[in-house]
Amino acid sequence: MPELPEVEVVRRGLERWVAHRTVADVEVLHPRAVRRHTAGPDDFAHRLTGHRIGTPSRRGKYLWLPLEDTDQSVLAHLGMSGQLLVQPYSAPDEKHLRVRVRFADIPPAPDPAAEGTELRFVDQRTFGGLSLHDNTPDGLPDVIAHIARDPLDPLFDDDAFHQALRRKRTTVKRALLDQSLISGVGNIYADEALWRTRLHYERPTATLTRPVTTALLGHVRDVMTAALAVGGTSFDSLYVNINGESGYFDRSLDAYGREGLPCKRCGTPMRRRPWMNRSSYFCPKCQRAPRVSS
DNA sequence: CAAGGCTCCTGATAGC
DNA sequence: TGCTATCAGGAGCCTT
Repeated sequence: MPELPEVEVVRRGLERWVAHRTVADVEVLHPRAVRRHTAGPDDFAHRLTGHRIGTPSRRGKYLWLPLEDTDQSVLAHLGMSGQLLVQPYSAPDEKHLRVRVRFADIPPAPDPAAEGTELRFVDQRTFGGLSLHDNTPDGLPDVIAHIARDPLDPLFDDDAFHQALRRKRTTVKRALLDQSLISGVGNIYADEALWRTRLHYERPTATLTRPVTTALLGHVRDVMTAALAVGGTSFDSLYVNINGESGYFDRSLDAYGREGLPCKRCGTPMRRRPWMNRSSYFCPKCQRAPRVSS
């Protein structure tokens, strides 16, 4: 599942292979892939055509491609299974190809290797999508203005995050997944960071001390940075992203998906609990359940 | 208004 | 063999 590190890998790939190219043609093969573009698939395709792509940006799990000489950006979210691929024109269509973007490269292209390739949005489960939006004065697509900065953003405010946690009447994993508090964290990295911090997922955020919040943020950053370093190994390929899952990092996971396997710290069998229509993985010894409040 | 739950979607896999 | 149930889960939207 693409979370912040995977999306950043995609962003870097787009920066290399797609930035500064001019859109010649857009083909929407599945209308659901552009459902957040309320004016519809034809409008989406028409508005992109003829514009040059600027430097791709990212916040949390969202990434966007600015259209030069406009105040608009193409916003992308990969959802569960979305991929942005740079493929040769001649490559056969993927089974779940949803949107194709062709470019008008005039030889010699800035990067000769970029000639003859197109951008493809492929998405099996269609939770992701593309859409076009006006930018805010900050250069952010307006529909994601409510998304918090992510933990790898230098302007992320650790103290404000801690104060927000103290005010909330919720639990720590819910807070980690709340994109209006901290963006880019999904189910996998939430479980990993909680395991590293020895925090149970149902710990009330109002009970967290400043040192614990600091430790938690440190582990979130560490695990994401490590995953990003490993995901980066795929840059040599034409594929902008890796495989739509957690890349090569899955072999480094300490908590997620390890039900019944020994905790890497204490050896106690890891547990899985149904939680919010998904799962939480944790060590019952290292991550003690909070006392039930009255 | 805050918090929590429902729903969208498809394919792999388990169980009978 | 073939059917059904379950699981994967981000985030907009709805209910409480």
